[in-house]
Order: sequence, then structure tokens, then C-alpha cells
Amino acid sequence: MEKAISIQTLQRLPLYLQYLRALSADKGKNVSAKMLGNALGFGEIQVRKDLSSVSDGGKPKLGYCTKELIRDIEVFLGYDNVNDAVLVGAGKLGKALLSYQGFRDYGLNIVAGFDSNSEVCGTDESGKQILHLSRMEDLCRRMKIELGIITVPANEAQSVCDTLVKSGIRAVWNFAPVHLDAPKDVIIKNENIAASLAVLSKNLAQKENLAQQI
Amino acid sequence: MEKAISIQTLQRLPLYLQYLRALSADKGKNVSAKMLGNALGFGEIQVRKDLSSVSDGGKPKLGYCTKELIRDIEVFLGYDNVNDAVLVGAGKLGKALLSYQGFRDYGLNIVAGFDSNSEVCGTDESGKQILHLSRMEDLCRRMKIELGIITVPANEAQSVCDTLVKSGIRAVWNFAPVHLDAPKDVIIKNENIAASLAVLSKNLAQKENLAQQI
DNA sequence: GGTATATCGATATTAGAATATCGATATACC
DNA sequence: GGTATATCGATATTCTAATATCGATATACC
Repeated sequence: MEKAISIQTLQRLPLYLQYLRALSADKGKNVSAKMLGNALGFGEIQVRKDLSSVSDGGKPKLGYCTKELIRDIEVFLGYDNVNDAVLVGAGKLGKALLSYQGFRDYGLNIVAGFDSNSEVCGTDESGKQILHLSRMEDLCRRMKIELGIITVPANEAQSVCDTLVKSGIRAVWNFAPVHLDAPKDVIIKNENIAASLAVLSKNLAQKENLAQQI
Repeated sequence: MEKAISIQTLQRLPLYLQYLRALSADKGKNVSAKMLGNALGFGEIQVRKDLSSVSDGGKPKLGYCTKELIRDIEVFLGYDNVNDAVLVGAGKLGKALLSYQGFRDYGLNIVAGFDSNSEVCGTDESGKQILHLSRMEDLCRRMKIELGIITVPANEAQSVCDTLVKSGIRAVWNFAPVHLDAPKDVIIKNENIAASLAVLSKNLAQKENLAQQI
């Protein structure tokens, strides 16, 4: 375990985890690569290869120990040590993310939301405070926040990104449909709704059902 | 143009488009692959290859005609002929998507939202009606809707998916963090927040700034 | 008009990911 | 205890995508 891992594998790991978590409640203690593959739509060889990067192995004839596997993936993905984050842009999407409880399962904790519109400031979103943007830098520095989430409209995103970088942020999760410029040492991950939609509508248009479960 | 296209290229096309649209307002009428690449963080060869799939070419020394390129990408992605869709799950995320105006630019039109909770039914979300789930099948069949968007909690997603399939839907855009089972001829596109987050937090943890702009 | 240069497009190479093949091994059953 | 079988893991192969190389060409400038 802890070998080099491909981005593709890394992206599949949460899917295994999600399925395994749902499984562990009702089913027995072992799970095979074939079973996982069938459930998630992957080939069993791929499943084995993916899991070999994080787990120290299953047993022939039995498969993997569900509980250990869950733990291994969680540890690998760092879900055990929580990542604090700030969110900028308390519009509808921002509020949705602020109040989404599921992030806990992914080791993410949004400590507060920020907005430049004074009207929404001071309000609460499922227990998460929304503060004025001017207070962000101070909070980020004091709490040593490393991750910033951008949910502002496209035209404001670059300026928010600049502010985040100035606040000492090291990674940005960008939901605004624009490309952001940032220093090379800052990681930018774009959440690309338009790209997904493109794949989907192209498939729909072609009536080619080649790629199910994209 | 209209050659075979890779999924990777397909996913980059909306990014080019987005940048070009922003550009066309203020800048001149031509754009080079180098310029596009620099702006979006891709290599210029890749840009040229991507664009060759949709455009019938740029001119040496000049580059591509911005306006034509925009048009070519729009046509290729089918943004000119609008796709109708229904959305199920009028929680925070569902409402955010319902009221997001930007989908127009991607050729997507959500005709209505549905929910099984009678309390939210009858209300309006930025001009989109929210109706009871029981009325969905009828509407889908009458309007020949082909695309369904799922924004319900994980535990309800499979049953909603089944209902959508029964309503004649041919493609599903799934925002719930679960794997969905559906007939092979139905396209499922998972919007995978957890996967993105995995990549991001792994990068952050490793302090390897290898892959900026993922 | 001739030459220099920026840019394109096509082909070739390299890198990366998915899939197939094969031998090994732990359990189950006789 | 011995044999059959499900499953694993490692290596090899194929497929896909990214990148590099090279020649071609349209404009700009002298």
C-alpha cells in the first residue's frame, strides 16, 4: 500500500468507500472485487488494481475484509484527519454546500461562509455563520485554513481567488464557471458542471449508449 | 470536423467556449492556440488537436477566428438546440440548480422541479415551478423529456431513478452520492463531488503541486 | 515583390490507463 | 487429508490520451 496512485484510481476510491459503507451495515464481513465491480460498474481487475494501492490485500476465495477496507480507504484519503475550509459566496449554491452534512464523511469541515453582500452577513446556514468577506483573511490566518471554496458568480471569482491566496490558502475548490489564475503553488480544482453536461448531452444526442456510468 | 472525439477533449470544449465568450467582447477577432493554452493552462498542441475536432481550421500566423470558433463549439456541443430536463429533489441543491440562469448558455432548460414533500410543492423557484413527484411521469411523457436531474438524498436516489426511467427518461444527471442501477440504454452521469474532493485533499496533503488546474 | 516569422496541421513518439492472462493460495467440501 | 474452486496479485498486452517533431502557409515588414 501507499504506492504511486493514478488520478483515475484516486477518483474511484470514494465510490468504493461509499458503497462499502452502505454495505457494512447489513451484509457479512467480506467482499470480493467481482462484487464491488458489478455493483459500481467497473471490471473486477480494475477494482483489484485500485484496491491494491491502498489495502494490504484480500484473501483468495474470500475477498477483502469489508471493515479493514473501509478503514484503509478512509486513511488513504485522509478522511480521518479533518480538513478545515472556508467558503466564499453565500448564494444558493453556497448555502447548499454550507448546510450539506455529508462533507463530514469526506473529512471536510467548512468553518464559515463569507459574502461581500452585507445583507446575508450575520445570518446562519444550518449552524454555519455567514460573515463579511472583509473578515476572511484574519480568520484564515488565525485558524491556518488551507482550503477555500468559491461559489460566487463567474465575474467575481478571480478577485475572490486573489483574496483567498492573499489569506494564505493553499488549495481552491472552484465552482464558478471560469478559469482562475493563481500562483503555481496553489492547487486549483475546478468543479466543472459544464464539462459534465457536455459529455451527457453529447451522448444523448448521439444515441450511442456506449458509455454508461460515465 | 465532426471526427471521432475523445471524452477528454469533449470535457475541455466548454472551457474553451467559456473563455472565448468572455474574450470576444473586448478583444480582437482572432485567437491563437498558444493564447488559449496559456489562458486555460493547456499545452498549445493539445489546444490545436482539440479544436481540430470541431472547427475547420485556423490560419497560419493569425490563429482562429474567435467568432467562428465560438459558433463551431456551440454547434458541436448542441448548445443551439435546447435540451429540456426535469429535476427531482427541491432541497437546497435542487433549488440552486433550478434557479441557476447559466444553464441557458449550455443549451439546458429545466422545465420544472419535483419533490415528494408536499410542503415545497406549488412554490416557485426563480420562475420554475415545483410540483409533486406524482405528476412527473405524465409531464415527462407529454413533453417528451429525455433528461432527468437527481438532487435528492442518497437513500432516495435509486427509487427516483427508477421512476425517471419509467417516465421515459433517456439520461440521468445524478448529484446524489450513490451509484445508480439503470437499464443499459439509459445514460447515467454522476456528478461526483466526493471524487473531486479526494483529488484535491490528496494533493493538498502531499504538498505536491504537480498538477495545478486539475 | 521577397524574406522572415508566427502559427497551423499531420504524423510520430511517449506516457498513462484499462484490460487480459496466468500462476498462486486459502477455504470448502467430499 | 485431498481435491476443486473462488479469488487474489503480478506481469503482459492493448488501448487511449498527451506531447513532441516537422513541414506547410499566410501575413507582416523591408
